[in-house]
Amino acid sequence: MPRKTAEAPRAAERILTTAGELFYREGARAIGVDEIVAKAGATKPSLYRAFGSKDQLIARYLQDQAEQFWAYFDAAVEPHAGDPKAQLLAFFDVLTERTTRKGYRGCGLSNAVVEYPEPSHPGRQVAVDHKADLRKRLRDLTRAMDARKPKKLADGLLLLIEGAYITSQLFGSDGPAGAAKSAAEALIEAHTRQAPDPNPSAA
Amino acid sequence: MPRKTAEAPRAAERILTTAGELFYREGARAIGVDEIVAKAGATKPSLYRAFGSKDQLIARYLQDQAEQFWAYFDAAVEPHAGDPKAQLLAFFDVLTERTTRKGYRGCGLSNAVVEYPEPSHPGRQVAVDHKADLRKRLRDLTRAMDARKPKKLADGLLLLIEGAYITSQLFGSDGPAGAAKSAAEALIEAHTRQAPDPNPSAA
DNA sequence: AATTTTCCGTACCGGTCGGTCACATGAACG
DNA sequence: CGTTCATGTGACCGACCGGTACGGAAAATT
Repeated sequence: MPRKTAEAPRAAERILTTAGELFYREGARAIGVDEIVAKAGATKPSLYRAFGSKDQLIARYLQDQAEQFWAYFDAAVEPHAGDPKAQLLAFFDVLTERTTRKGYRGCGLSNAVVEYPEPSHPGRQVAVDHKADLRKRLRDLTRAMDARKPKKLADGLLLLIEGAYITSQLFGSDGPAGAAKSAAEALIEAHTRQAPDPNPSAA
Repeated sequence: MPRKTAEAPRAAERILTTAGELFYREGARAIGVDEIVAKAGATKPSLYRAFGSKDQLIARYLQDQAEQFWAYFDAAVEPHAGDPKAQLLAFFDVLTERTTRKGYRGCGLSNAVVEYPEPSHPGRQVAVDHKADLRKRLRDLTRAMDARKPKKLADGLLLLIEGAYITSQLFGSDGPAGAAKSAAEALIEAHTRQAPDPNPSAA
């Protein structure tokens, strides 16, 4: 057995990327630490030295997921700076593109909240914080487009987004996720149209 | 061989209800068979004689979840027979009531799909079938209300429903789920208004 | 009462779970 | 050279995982 003394990628890094793929594809609860280190070409002590516990590794994976989310969110939004409605719709475009890809497994952060209902789980907290950030970001955008009820519009859009994530797992590429953008358009239209208010409830 | 129908609480029955509560609250993957039988006051052989395997027990639990769903769906819809728009909104009322309850854990069927991505899992199949039924039911209603694009409207509503389920877990009782009904109203309005079509894409 | 049929519990299986230990190895750097 | 730091080795842990062989209790049937 020749020692292959691997070069660049440190063990911790290999473990993190491997764990990330497995957690996302199969679910964090379904994957054991033994499988992670085996597929990463590493060993358990390396995992525990670098991350402390499986739960912390999950939290770290979810932080990366949140970062990736903002990366593609910002990328979608950036070309339309100053036009919040166009920004929102551009995001729904990339959302549609992602959620209708075959084998898409939804949002890793939302999935983690389903897998770990205990409020104390470190991964759950990462996910909850991220979704609060997203809600706030959507509110900023709906306020900037002078929606009549920015909070309510933002929440409606968030429902569509989360719905797209999970229905993509339920129905595959021909699911309701494909209707997310047009629904978003209708919601935005309803909240910005000058005509009579179609939804006279309180915000 | 007349019916057995003794009114005694059979072990299998106790196991099923106990497992149902645990699966729903904690997630199926988080619960072991030992915990189920212990809390049900039964033993493992009773579980395996009655249900064959843990996966089949999960499938059975999900069938019950689907039944319960249709029970409250039909109950909400029944008083407004003949008025599909009122039926839909009545369902969104009970949905809101449920999803804004403290400690609500979302839809057991959607949660199961997140926990079990493998298409072959018997529980997943129950969940996927049920959601296909729901999609069809929504389409029937949107068609009955003469929506311009019944499929697209139904899919938009389904996104809101699923979004409400999971955001209730993410945000608790003050989450976006409270905005589901008004968003549904806006979507319905957009698809049934006589004025210009706000969403000229294909169904 | 005796027997068949239905139901259920004791005890146990091999495997895997997350996690830890002491120690060896090897490259990097001064 | 020797030290430091990161990593691998391999054994080990107790708890728990899903699953089962087998035999006893309890009804229903005769």
